[in-house]
Amino acid sequence: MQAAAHTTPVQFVPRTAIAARGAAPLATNCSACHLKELCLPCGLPGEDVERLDQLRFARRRVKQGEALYQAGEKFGSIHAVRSGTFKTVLTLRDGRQQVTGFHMAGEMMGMDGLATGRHASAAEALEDCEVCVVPYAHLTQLAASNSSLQHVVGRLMSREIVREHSLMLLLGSMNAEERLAAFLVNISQRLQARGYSATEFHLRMMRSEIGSYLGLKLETVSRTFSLFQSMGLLAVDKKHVRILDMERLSSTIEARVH
Amino acid sequence: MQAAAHTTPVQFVPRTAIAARGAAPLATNCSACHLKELCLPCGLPGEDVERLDQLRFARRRVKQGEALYQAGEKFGSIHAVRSGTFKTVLTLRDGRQQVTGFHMAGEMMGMDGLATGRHASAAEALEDCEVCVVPYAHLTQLAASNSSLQHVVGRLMSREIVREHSLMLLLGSMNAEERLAAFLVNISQRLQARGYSATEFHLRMMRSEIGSYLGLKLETVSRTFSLFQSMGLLAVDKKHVRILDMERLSSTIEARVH
DNA sequence: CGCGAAATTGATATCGATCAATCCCGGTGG
DNA sequence: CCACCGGGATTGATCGATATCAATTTCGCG
Repeated sequence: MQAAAHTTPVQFVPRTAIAARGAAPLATNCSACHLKELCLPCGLPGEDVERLDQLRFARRRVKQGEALYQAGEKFGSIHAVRSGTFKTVLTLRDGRQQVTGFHMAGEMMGMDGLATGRHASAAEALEDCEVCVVPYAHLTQLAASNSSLQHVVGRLMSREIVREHSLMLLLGSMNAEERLAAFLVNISQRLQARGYSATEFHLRMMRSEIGSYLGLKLETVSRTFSLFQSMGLLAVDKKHVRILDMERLSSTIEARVH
Repeated sequence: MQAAAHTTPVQFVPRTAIAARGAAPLATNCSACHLKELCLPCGLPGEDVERLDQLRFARRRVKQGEALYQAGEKFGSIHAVRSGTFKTVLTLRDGRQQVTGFHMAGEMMGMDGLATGRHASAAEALEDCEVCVVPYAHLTQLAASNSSLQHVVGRLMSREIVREHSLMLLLGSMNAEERLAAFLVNISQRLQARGYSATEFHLRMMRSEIGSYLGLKLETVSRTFSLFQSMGLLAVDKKHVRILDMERLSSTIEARVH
């Protein structure tokens, strides 16, 4: 409503306004958000969270299968997941794809675009989602006058680097069982941090997407699920997973001394 | 000289001063540095580079085989390579290692430490090296009053994310030939950007380190070198490499449609 | 000169990829 | 309401790339 979209042609409207095309022209502030412990303001003292409210983030809905942003698209904002799950995907010119991450509520996406001014990867919704649109320029502007916010932004990017580190370790030196175990333990922990069950959940992604993420083929992912089930670690029914023996599942990751 | 080390006990002295323990108490500024086009000030207009000179970076020498920082060590500074080559290494509790990067003159290391306040990886010198020590707190302090420097820091971290992206793609979806070709082309380009020959160079790392980086065993790396040689792409003699057919070498990376 | 570390090369084993068949389930239209 | 359809998942059989094990060579260095 209070957003721009009056007369300006769409292609010149900043991302915040583009978001406003959707059903949610509502702006959001951090201090009232139920995700504030996980999301952007994580670690920020109360008064600084309130300063963050100066940026009233536009929300944007993204339906299942739709892209939040495409690879090559101009970078202007980072995005915080409010609800739903995204995958981020890198594509090689020959069409090969690599899923570089799955992102759930409270997690930030799109920091890769800052390097070149264009997004290196695409973000696609695995279910109907909603995000906060955080214009990067506004964020840095506010950060300039607030050192703790500045640190939060830095930490945010650093966390992404560390996350990718551990994925590299996984891809470079783990076998199929360790990879899937690491994946499941990671999902479990993140769901738990969001107040969901750590042992029983619904996977939002297909076998082929898990495979791409883990550097395995979908058949191998499926077989490894079956193996874990036969070992009594999991009860699996398609996308529904119940962890029966978290202890042993976790230990898989470091057991094999190879 | 103008640095702190008067009376304060070593453990309370910031990293800059610790560096000064070495043989090079010399401080350095960016505007006079021959690496300014590649390094931290890259993309910064001249007057801002001069502002960067307010931070007079301590230098630190690191001998071959020594660690610049260890995994788990407190994070305080990022490091810019002045000369020599480093590798960064992640270690799993069971001892398995993954080389996450090789770093040459003008490249920054250590941004992974910001996330938790401790370095996630270790940095080890592959030859005798020298670095600039950039205290992170000083950097952000200066960045607060200078938006273009703020952007440079952000871009720096983002570039690291993108770099890791492409390594993930390599580890997740390329075969041995493609991996080694990608590695060689990348090294070649970075050497060229530093004014060295793009087609003939001396690798600073061992086969096992290349293997760890590429997610291959050292024997596979060696065999693939031999294969490339027999294909007429390379002339290899241990660590000395001459690229004979850059065209075909580059095309290996995307040829295989698999 | 001899030692040890790195690299190369060969033989074989193994894990995950590939190809293929089948199953399962939700949605759709007759 | 049921049959059909299609996408996703599972499972089996086989193949192939890379790991593993082992022997040898090369080189730098004391």
